[in-house]
Amino acid sequence: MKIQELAKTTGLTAYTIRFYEKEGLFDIRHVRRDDNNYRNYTDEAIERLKLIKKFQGVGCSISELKEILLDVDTNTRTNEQVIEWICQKIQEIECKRVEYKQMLDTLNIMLEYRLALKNDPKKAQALLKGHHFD
Amino acid sequence: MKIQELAKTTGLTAYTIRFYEKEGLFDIRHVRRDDNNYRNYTDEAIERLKLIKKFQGVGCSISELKEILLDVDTNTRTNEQVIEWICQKIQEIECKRVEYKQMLDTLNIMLEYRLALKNDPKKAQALLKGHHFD
DNA sequence: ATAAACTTTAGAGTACACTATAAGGCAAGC
DNA sequence: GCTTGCCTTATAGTGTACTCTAAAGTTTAT
Repeated sequence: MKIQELAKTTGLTAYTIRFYEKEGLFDIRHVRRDDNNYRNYTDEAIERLKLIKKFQGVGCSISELKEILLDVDTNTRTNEQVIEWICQKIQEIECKRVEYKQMLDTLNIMLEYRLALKNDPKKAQALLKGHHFD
Repeated sequence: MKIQELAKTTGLTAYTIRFYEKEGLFDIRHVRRDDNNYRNYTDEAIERLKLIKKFQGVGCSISELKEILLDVDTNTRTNEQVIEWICQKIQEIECKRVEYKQMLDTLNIMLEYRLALKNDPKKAQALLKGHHFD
């Protein structure tokens, strides 16, 4: 698979894919070179990019991602170190989920107020007394 | 309250606070100037910075934040527009929470495997057959 | 009174994650 | 065979969010 095809199937740009390669996020299982020096991607490259997106979506930087992937690939770290990393990441993500939940509650209160302002001014007045929006 | 004091109580640097001011995230209720031209912050500035942090924590950019705050401050937008924005933000955050939940599940499976590798190699073997970690 | 520790400004620098350009080589269709 | 379009590299540029420096003024402690 050439770079444009991989770009299309993953929704990334060719620039980004080359950039990730430069950052060391691929290895021989994902890309090789044809005789003409064109990159030739395997199906594993698609999975790798999905994994990258997934980790990136929960706030992993490229350098962190590189470490994780290197780990999965080569077992650079001890089992203990990996357990440590996983536990820390679980903590982080649980915290983040609480933050998001709180924001959701805040937004729902804001929404209730705005809808009341539209449909039920008396209720809006009452809500204003109960909450601070700022 | 002078800038260093505000920095200390909010955990931000003075640089950052000045930067936020330059970006238009404060108004007369939060900062004024003393005779010597030093900034003098009110207690409302603390609340404003907490609010900024909260929104930033769920992925709001400074320019988006500026719009939101301008809204709360001056009612620039119609109620309809604000309702629209809130609903969209709620959607976004619910999606993000699902993503985080999925990552949490993945990490817990990884952890289970790593702990089994340490304490119960037979179980680890069995787990390997059931899941792909990559 | 003078040094240390604050404050101000404009502007430069950093880190991250792309995103684009230039200059050239390769490949497919007419 | 020539144009169009894809591929390659190195390198430069963009946007975001800070982070710091320099030069100058102000306040505080000794």
